[in-house]
Parts: sequence; structure tokens; C-alpha cells
Amino acid sequence: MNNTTLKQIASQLGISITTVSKALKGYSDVSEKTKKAVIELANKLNYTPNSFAVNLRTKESKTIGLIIPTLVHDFFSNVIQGILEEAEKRDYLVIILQSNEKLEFEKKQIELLLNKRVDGILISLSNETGEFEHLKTILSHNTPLVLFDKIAKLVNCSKVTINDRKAAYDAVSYLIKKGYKKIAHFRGSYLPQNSIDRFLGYKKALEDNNIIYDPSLVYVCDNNMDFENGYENAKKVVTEHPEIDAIFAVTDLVAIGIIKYFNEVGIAIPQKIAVLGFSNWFMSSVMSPKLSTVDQPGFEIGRKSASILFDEINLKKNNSPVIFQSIELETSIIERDST
Amino acid sequence: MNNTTLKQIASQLGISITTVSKALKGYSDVSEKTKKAVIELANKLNYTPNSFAVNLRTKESKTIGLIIPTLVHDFFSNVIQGILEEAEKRDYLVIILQSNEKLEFEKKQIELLLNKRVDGILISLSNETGEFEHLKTILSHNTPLVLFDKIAKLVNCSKVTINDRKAAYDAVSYLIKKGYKKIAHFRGSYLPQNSIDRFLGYKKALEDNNIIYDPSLVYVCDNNMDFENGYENAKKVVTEHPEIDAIFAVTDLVAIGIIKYFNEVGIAIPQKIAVLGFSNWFMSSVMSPKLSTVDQPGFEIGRKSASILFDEINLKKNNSPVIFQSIELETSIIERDST
DNA sequence: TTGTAAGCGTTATCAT
DNA sequence: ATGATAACGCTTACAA
Repeated sequence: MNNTTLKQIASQLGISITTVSKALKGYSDVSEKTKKAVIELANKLNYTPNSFAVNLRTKESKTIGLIIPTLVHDFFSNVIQGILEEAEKRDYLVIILQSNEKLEFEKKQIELLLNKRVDGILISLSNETGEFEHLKTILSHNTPLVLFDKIAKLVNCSKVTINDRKAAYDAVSYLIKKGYKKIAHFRGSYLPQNSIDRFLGYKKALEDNNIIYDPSLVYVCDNNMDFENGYENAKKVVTEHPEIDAIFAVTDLVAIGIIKYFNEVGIAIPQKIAVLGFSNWFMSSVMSPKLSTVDQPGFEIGRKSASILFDEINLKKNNSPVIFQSIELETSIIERDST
Repeated sequence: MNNTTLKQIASQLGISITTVSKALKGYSDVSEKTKKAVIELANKLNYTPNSFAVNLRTKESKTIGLIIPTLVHDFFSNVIQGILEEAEKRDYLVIILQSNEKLEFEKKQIELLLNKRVDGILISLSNETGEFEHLKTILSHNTPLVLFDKIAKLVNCSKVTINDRKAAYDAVSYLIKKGYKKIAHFRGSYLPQNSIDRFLGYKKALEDNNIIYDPSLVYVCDNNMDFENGYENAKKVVTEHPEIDAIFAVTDLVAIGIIKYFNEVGIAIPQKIAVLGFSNWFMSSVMSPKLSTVDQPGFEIGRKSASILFDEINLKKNNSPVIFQSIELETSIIERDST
């Protein structure tokens, strides 16, 4: 076991711990000779600083925490990759926790991270999260916090999102331009900001194009916006509203559920009903028919969120004032075979 | 910022730090009265132990490290979920790192984790990993290590896998029983044990069924066993071996690449050529045609690996001897529409 | 250029 | 039942 300490090096060399420490950290007030000797011995003994001691001394953990609703998720996997890449650059490690879309877990995970004294926290909120005391707790600990994707507008911290409203608006406008007139929307549950915004964009696009908004064409996918939801609601919508010619789904997963049902019962996509997704999951590109969708830059969202968080961590370290940012990343429509 | 320390509580109560510490940890040699007072004040001040100090003192971080080849991956996402679930039970946190299928990164990540002094490490090896010095370094640090999925047989530690060879054997036998005779295999690259084993299983199944093994029917997918590989090799195999009637793919992703190509050029699945995958990714169940595949219990692999790791961590703490385990989890064939 | 000593916040040993 | 003290391994004023 590698347990070399400064003390050991110091005693072997017959010098003080301080000098060893300084030599290893490249301080200028150490003679070349001793510096060389120290470094040599340190290498030989395979010295690595005890991070526990360093943490205690410097009061930083060189670790950030990340809380996401769920891991088995194309979008979030990409986000994580972006975060890990930024963290790696800065020699930071990332502790990942899931909220499972539950407020209760989200609270618990925050507590764990705070107790661990991570240097900063990244969160994409659960669909249940409608109160924000736990987020304010983070702020009151003076721990930098960046919210991404599913955010709380009311919480005073940096945020990284896409413009869900505009993206949805563009998506539905695109459908209208393609000639679809009776467009249903499978929306997410009522809490997450992005599902609200996508709905709002849908509605606005209809109105701006002189299509009367019909609330009965809006179906709620509240079970984590998943595949089953899409499947079940697709079944419903074709009985209740056989007249529709397109569906705008809040998420690719929902869209894929729709497609599966339509394929099973022989509803032609897009001839009879077009389907437009949201997120651009990898799997969308290998479906039959290939799903048209809105590209949501997960990797970039992760990178940007982490990058802002690290900036704030550094500013805090220098006691500089931090200005919270709200970044909106660009989206684009990926036209494939389902529209 | 929450910075209450034992010292503060002690001084406010006019007692010693020692007593406060004991009271908080439920030692029996503290009077009920002081214990109550301490706990009350601690709650009021929102005391949480400084984990940096605890780590330093106890020499454990209550954190484990996980290195996987890639995060954007259905199977590994499920593995991680299993690991997180076990970790949570034991109040452990998980630091996740990617190797990107590169030996070089794998080495670097191990170093990071070792320097962080995690209490244990879980790894699924990169496809490039053909030497194991870095793994032995972990062992020589006396840090518990569990290898899963892509393992190194030669490294002396616990392992959790499926029986890849048997699974592949069963899979190909199943194809043969269904009447397929000219079965190609799209294998993974030469290093990872599981790609070797799946190939071996394929070969053995042919031989046991009196089908002559034809090496030219084996195509290598060495670019991370991914979608593109399947697509390109599918293109190749139909020119070079138009006579084949089935393909056994090393991974669902490869199989999906095959399916995509076949769909594009109008090769009927499974009438003209059947396709069998491996892993049972979610997306396989929503493809057209739905992919038949071998179910690989990712969640369970994660759980079991973590559980063994925690056992070893505890044994080590008690200076008990640890006996390394090699666990093989059950797989099964999921018959869908592609075979 | 080098070293002394204090301190980070806890836990554990040993007195009292 | 309570407390003084040392120790974990490092960083950093401050002396020398």
C-alpha cells in the first residue's frame, strides 16, 4: 500500500516537512539541490499527497456532484459525457446520483452531496419538483449550483437550457408548413418547466398560424414522459380524434411509443399521421420510419453547465463576485421520414 | 454556510469536544442529560460532521470509483443503476469515469481514483486493454477491485460476468434449431474477453451441430462494436457471401446497424437473412423488425459487482481474509421478429 | 534557504 | 461521566 508521507520523505532526507512540501509544489525558495533530492525520493517512494489531508487543509474536495432524474436515458448520458469532459480538464471528479424523478430522492441526494462537501452541484430537476427549499439550502451553504435542462426559474443561480418554447414553436410551425392541420400534442407532466414551455410553443405556433387551439388534442404523458405513455396515448388519440394528421411529442421516447402503436395497427406514418419527436436520441435515427425530431444538444449542455460551475467555483475561491448566467443553447429540426 | 464544528458545540455548552463527539455518536459513557443537550444544540446549529476530517481520521472516503468504457450505452447505464442502488444502501457515493475504450485513459482514471483514495474500484475493461499492470497497481494499493463484464481472467480479484461463451453457444444453437444453416458472425475486436468468448461459443455451436466452421463468415467489428460497424459489415457480407441465411451479432448495436442496412436495400428479415443480437437493449424492442437477442442482465451485474466490492471493503476493514469470487449471471434468449 | 509551529475537525487513548 | 491530549497528513505564516 502506497502510504508515503511528507514526513517520511523529510526524515529520510534529514530535512523538514515544510521544505519537502515546498519542494514538491515548486516554491521558489528551495535550493535546486534539495528540490532535486526531494523530487527524486518522492518519485522513488511513489509519493502522492493524501487527498484527505489536502481536502481538510484547503477546504475543497476537487469533486462536484451531479443529480439527474435517470441514467438510462440517451439525453442525460450525453449530458454526463459533456460534464465529465470538462471536469477532467480541471482535474475534478464527478459524483453522480439519480433522483428517479422523485422530489424526495432529490432532497436526499442534495444532502449527501452537501455532507460530502463537494465544491459545486449540477442538477436537472425531477418532474415532481415544485418547491425549491432544498435548492436554496445549497445556495445557503454557499455551494455553487448550476441548473440545467429541467430548471426552476425562481431559483437564483446559473442555468443552462435550450429555448424549449421556441424549439417547440419552430417544430410545430414546421409541421404546419408541411401542410399538417390537425396537430395533437403529447405533452409532459405539469411541473417541469420544459414540458410547460414546449406546450406553450405548440400553442403559440397554432395561434400564429390561425389554427384554433383545441385543448382536447393535448394528451399528458405524466409517467416520466416515457415509451408506454406514448403508446397508450396513441391508442387513445386515434379513437377520440381520428381526424388528426400529426402528433408533436414532448420527447423521442414518447414518439417512439406512438410509432410502435401505429406500426402495430397499420397506421401509415407520415401519410395518415405524422410524428415529430423531441431530443434526437440515437435510436430515433435507426427506427422505421426514422423519426423526425428536434435536436437537443445534450453533450453541449453538459459541457456548458460544468464550465459555468467551475467558473463559479473559481470565482468563489478568489472571493470575486459571481454573476449568474442563463444560457440558452440552439436547437434545430432534424427532418427524417416520420413527417 | 454550515460550518458548525464540534468545537463550537462544545464551547457553547461549556463541555469538552470529546464529550460532544461521544454524545453524538451514541457512546454509552455520556450522561443522558448532556447527551440530550448536545443533540439538541447540534440539531439547532445544523451540525454535520466535516467529512474531510472524518476521512482523514478514519482513512476511508465512503466513496467508490467506477470506470466504464462509455456512458452512452444502454447496457452500462443499467449497470450503473445497479451499482448506485447498492451504494446508496450503504451510504456510499460513486465517482464515475469513462475510459472511452482506451487503455491510456483507463490507466489515468485508475490513478485519479487511487489518488482520491476511494475505498474500492469497479471496472469494465476497455477493448484495448491487453496488459494489466495498472490493475495490479490497484491491488498493490490494497484497494478492493471488482471486474465486471469485460474482465481480465489473469487478474487476481473478484469478477462478475455472464457466461458469454455459453450464451453465444445457446444463441447459435437456437438459430440452427430454427433451421438456419449458413450463419455468419459479426464479432467484436480481438481483445475483450467477452468478444472472444462469444466467438468461441459461436464456433462450438456450429461444430457440435456438424456445420463446418468457415472463418470467412466471421467479420470483425473493431470500432467499439458499434452501429457503423454492423452497417458496413452487413454491406460487405452480402456481396462476399450472398449465401448466408443468418447473422449472429456480438452486440445489439451491431445488429441494429445490420438491420438498418438490410431495411435500406430491401433484404427481408428474417426471411432472407435472420439477425440475432446480444444484450437486449431497450431499443431492440422497438425496432422494426423487433430484434431477437440475448438478454444480458445489466442491472443485476451492477448490483452484484457492487455488493461484492462492499463486502470486500468491509472484510478488509476487519482485517478478515477475503476470498475472491467469480460470479456468472444467467442469460436468456429473447425471441422477437428478426429470427 | 530552511525550519518551527499552528491549525484544519475529527477520533481514540488514557487519565481523572 | 468527562476531559486533556495526541494523531491523521498537509499547508502556510512566520522565524531563524
